[in-house]
Amino acid sequence: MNTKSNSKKYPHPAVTVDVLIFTIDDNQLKVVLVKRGIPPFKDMWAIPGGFVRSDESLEQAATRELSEETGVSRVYLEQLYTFGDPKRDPRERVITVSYMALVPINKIKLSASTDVTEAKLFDTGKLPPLAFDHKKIFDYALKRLRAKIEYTNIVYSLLTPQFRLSQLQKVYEVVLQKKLDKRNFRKRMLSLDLLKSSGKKDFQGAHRPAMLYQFKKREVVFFV
Amino acid sequence: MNTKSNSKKYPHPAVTVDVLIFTIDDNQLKVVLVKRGIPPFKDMWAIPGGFVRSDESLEQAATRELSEETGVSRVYLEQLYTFGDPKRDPRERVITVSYMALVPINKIKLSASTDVTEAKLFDTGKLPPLAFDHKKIFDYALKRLRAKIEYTNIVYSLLTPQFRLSQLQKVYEVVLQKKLDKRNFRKRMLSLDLLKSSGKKDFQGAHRPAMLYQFKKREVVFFV
DNA sequence: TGAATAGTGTCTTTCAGACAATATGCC
DNA sequence: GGCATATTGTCTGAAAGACACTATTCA
Repeated sequence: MNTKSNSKKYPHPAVTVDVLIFTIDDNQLKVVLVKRGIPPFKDMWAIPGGFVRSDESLEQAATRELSEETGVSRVYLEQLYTFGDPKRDPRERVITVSYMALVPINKIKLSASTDVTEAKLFDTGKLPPLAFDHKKIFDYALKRLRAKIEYTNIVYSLLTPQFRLSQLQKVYEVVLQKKLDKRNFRKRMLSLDLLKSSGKKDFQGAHRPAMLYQFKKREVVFFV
Repeated sequence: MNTKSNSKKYPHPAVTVDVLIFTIDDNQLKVVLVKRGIPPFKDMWAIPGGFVRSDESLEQAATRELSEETGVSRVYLEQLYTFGDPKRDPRERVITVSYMALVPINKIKLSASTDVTEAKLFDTGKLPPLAFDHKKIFDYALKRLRAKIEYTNIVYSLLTPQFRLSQLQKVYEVVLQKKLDKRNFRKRMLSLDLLKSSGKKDFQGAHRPAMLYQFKKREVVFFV
């Protein structure tokens, strides 16, 4: 901050937050994208986001965008990385702080906002071409998500409060894109001491009912 | 980015980069701080940084600040986190993107720049009070550094190209603030297959000379 | 030969991963 | 009884951690 007195010498860039909203739907990892209603990249899909207002923090801005886009609050939200290449937006210099949110599908109510014609969930394996450098941002987010479910309990924010262990396993499989061994998975999950049995069972379908579990804490906990 | 057409409705904040420059000196983990020559927080110590210019990327800005402050280039540099609370700078809204650089002590040439009266290395265990929210930024950086040396080879950027295993161990001990077992440390480091013997020995002091090692790659590699 | 650091091996414990049979409910 | 999913344990190999003695150089 050695040059702060020279503020006026340097033009101020626009600052936005972009929020990658992940959810599990139909046994797939999906992400919310919005269709741009205006140029540039009109009619292309993009990561939802918007300007940071002068009286709000970056996290508040991300929370607001998340809520505007999906009606959801009180979910897992994490700052990822800040992208600021001078030419990433053709109109003017725009620096964007990216966030990732994890949301249970049953809470999402997609709503198109002013400059957007449509908001939709996309399978992360089948994304359309994205506007700006949003593919790069998406790739970064997915990498972070995959890394982080390995050593934290953040999946609590992708599930309903109570769930079967097989559902939990499915979330891991869908995010990591690989099959896991049922016995090893359950052994490990239970040994972490982050889950507790709800006492209730899930009678559903013509088969043995499953115990419903829940996370002891619905906040970020690092494994060991 | 659903509201980008409304640019003018939102005032643009100033954007700076702050760079935490870590080095190992005198068997301690140290960080470069600069003494502020102007208000606010005049005469207090701060993390070096400055405005992002309109034609440079964030990383270029960080690289430039690093070079201006220490004369160093081509070292490990990583973006950390972006701090943007509305009131973090009392003058105007300033959003800062923090970076961490790891520099071998023998490359550092501290030079005070325009708005700074002095630049100095501080033991990370004995920091003075810091300006702005810089203590928070420092804490974040130190946490990241400690985490990251556990699973990457980034210490290559804190050492001279060739080093004794005991020096390498000392770096880990100083960063992690704990003693390590010599046999286990060497066993693990060598088993990672990231080091190679230089063939040369370090004759120094009245004792058995040590083999000098070097990293096979002087770029980031994740363990396993 | 004494001081100082370099260099080395074994045992135990823990954790990850491979692997298949029985249990329970519904129809 | 048949179907579908839930639930459970053992063995093996790899890695981490505890732990102490010998080797080499210089003064």
